[in-house]
Amino acid sequence: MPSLASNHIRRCPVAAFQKMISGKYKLRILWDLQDGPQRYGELRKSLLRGAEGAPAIAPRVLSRELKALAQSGLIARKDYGVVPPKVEYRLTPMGRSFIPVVGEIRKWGARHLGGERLGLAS
Amino acid sequence: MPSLASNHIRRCPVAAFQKMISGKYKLRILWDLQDGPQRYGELRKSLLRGAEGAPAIAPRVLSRELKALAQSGLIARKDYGVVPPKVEYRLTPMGRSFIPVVGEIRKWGARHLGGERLGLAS
DNA sequence: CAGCATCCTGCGTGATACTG
DNA sequence: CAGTATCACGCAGGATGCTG
Repeated sequence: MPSLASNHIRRCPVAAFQKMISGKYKLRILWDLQDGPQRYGELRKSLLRGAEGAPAIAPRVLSRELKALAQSGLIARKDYGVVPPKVEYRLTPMGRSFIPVVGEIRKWGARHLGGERLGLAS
Repeated sequence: MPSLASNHIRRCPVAAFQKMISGKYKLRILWDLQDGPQRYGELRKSLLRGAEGAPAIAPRVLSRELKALAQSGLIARKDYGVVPPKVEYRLTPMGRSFIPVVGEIRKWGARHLGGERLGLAS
């Protein structure tokens, strides 16, 4: 059961939603994970697609986004405990149930915000 | 045609979406407007529902949210030019097309975030 | 009534360097 | 490889008072 703080926020779905997906990368991370688990470094690279010149995401930032998503119960972290380190992130059932919502968002955005090509960029 | 800055963001629907609905109240405002136009003061009061003890939204903040939504093309401002002032905010067609998406968000949130009672609180 | 002007605070984001 | 530590900064959000 995800901990979403303050009692009154649990009464307000959209507020809770906004808190949960606040941050520039959370939605993109979820979307990228729908095709299967990915490692930290893979996600890091994925998040550059769609913005060529953009500088890489700061490790600190990605780290926090992932932790937040995990604590929300949307993704799970699996540490293989080997060296060199190998860690995978995957969608939880709850996270997977959220994908269609992101899909709706993307479809709407593509239709009304000029983002053609639903294929690749997140 | 809404202006959503920087070319690369127009390529990324979810990024554009997040930018568009960033801010604590934008989604709630849109949701509240689906039943018809509302005046500034009415919105102000609406935004308190679901959080009793909460202090009122700062006028400065509400003002900015409304301006941003208007510039995104989701809502329209109608000034009646009378005194005392009367201003109404209503959904544009684009804004109305967005309501179902918010609906999906609320449904998901209600199901997975413990926010029962889809009736009133936004 | 519908805001604007001003000040203040915390946090989200980024850049860089370092580690087990 | 998968992060943590540290520093820096802009901006969202709140509080208060004033105005046409």
